[in-house]
Amino acid sequence: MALSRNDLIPIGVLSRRTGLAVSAIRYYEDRGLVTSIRTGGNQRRFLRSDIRRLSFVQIAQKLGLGLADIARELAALPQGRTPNVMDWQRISRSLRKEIDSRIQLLTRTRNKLDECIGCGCLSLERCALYNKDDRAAAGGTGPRYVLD
Amino acid sequence: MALSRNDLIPIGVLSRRTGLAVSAIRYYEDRGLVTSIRTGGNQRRFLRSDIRRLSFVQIAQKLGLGLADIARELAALPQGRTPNVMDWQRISRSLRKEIDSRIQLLTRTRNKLDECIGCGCLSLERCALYNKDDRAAAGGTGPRYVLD
DNA sequence: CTGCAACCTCAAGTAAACTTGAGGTCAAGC
DNA sequence: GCTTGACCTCAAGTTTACTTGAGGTTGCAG
Repeated sequence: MALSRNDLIPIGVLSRRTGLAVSAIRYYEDRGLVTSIRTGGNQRRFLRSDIRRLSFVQIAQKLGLGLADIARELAALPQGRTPNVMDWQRISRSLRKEIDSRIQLLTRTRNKLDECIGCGCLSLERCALYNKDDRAAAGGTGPRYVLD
Repeated sequence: MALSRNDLIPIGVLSRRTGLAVSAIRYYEDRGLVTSIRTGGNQRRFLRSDIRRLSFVQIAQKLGLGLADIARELAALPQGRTPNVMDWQRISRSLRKEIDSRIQLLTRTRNKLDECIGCGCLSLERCALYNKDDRAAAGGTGPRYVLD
């Protein structure tokens, strides 16, 4: 069955449904994150499913991904056609992996920080004194211990 | 006891110890994140404890805080004087709260996402159909459910 | 006391992610 | 059939967080 007229929405509607500014959506189109077709009068018409697509963009952004990374993720979705359930499941799982690894990183950071709260040392400089003969002195004493 | 000469380090040393570029440190000073005193020849001299201070900056940045937020956090530390253990404990705990809340947010996002992977729906549009008569339809269908 | 790495300032450039403004067109309801 | 809100393009501006470059000074090792 062909697309029904209802599946095509103007940019203002997409904006309201996603909470994104119209200018942001146009910018995303420039960056290749969404595609639109044009009416006779040169106005953009988006697929209803682009609401979901832009929702994904927003979530991924909250995770700290740049627009280029997000575009790469979105490449797994069909271009200009409504993605099906399987498409979304695949990409959602990939996002979940991102989230999981971020939680792990934060948890590690928190543990490190906990260890150091006890001695009031953030850079582990002091701790390095206790763990004598460590690699810390050799490598410097930045936050590289706490950070990844 | 007064400061010994050894407690004052030039910017290059601070750079090596923190992994930050010299230019970045100067920029941070402009933004009020660190303070320095000057030699007769107008060169910056930092406290050794500024290594720790800048380590904190880097960790907080990884958490997504902007420099302005970080400056606010750092306001709890004494200006231009070596902070003591208690100072660092207080501020580390505040950072820990940040981390905890970020982990919670991510966990919530993950759970929401899991719920939706099942139906391939990211914006919860489809789920909204199942939960008939919901507030979802009223509020629109952006990712606001998943995002904070 | 000299050489040169390390330091200084200040202006301008960069990248990401948008927004704003000017100047103009489209389309849907009355 | 006209008005008006929604839409269009393109250039320039904004913010954050720095880096780069030019042109000059300092300070320590030998």
